[in-house]
Amino acid sequence: MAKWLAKTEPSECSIDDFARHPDKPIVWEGVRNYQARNFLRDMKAGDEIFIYHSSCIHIGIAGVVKVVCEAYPDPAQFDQKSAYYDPKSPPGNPRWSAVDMVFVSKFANIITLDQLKAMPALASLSLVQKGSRLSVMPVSDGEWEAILTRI
DNA sequence: GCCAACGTTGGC
DNA sequence: GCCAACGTTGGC
Repeated sequence: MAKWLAKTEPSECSIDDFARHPDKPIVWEGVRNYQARNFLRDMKAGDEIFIYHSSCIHIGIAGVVKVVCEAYPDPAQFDQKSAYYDPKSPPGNPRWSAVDMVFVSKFANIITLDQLKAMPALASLSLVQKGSRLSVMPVSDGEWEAILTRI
């Protein structure tokens, strides 16, 4: 199973939103970057994802969720009332994708960005690189283990 | 709120 | 295809 990391602003969707209804999938919508979208399309049911809280008080990885279905057209791109509406997305060939995710676990303490930056094993992870804005990214098995064990 | 870094757009 | 202008991201 592949591993991933996805960023979210907790005011929009946090690990607590997943934990509140552990059996109810949340639609991961609104990705509007092609590289991130392509990673969404590579996801398979059962893949695990670190949930990273950005633009907030406690920045860092807050827990783990997992993918429950393959990518499908993001409904928000055709919803004129959505902030994620994209009038230029062709209905016959939807530009943007979404996947459904469910709760796996919440960390007792957030693994902070400072901690992540201090881990040698994560040096090549896009998340810790200066100026990186990629919101969905692959995580290698080695990186995953390093994060779980805080090495 | 600031601003550096980035991705996208659109004129040429 | 170039690249300036623009809007957005996201840490601080």
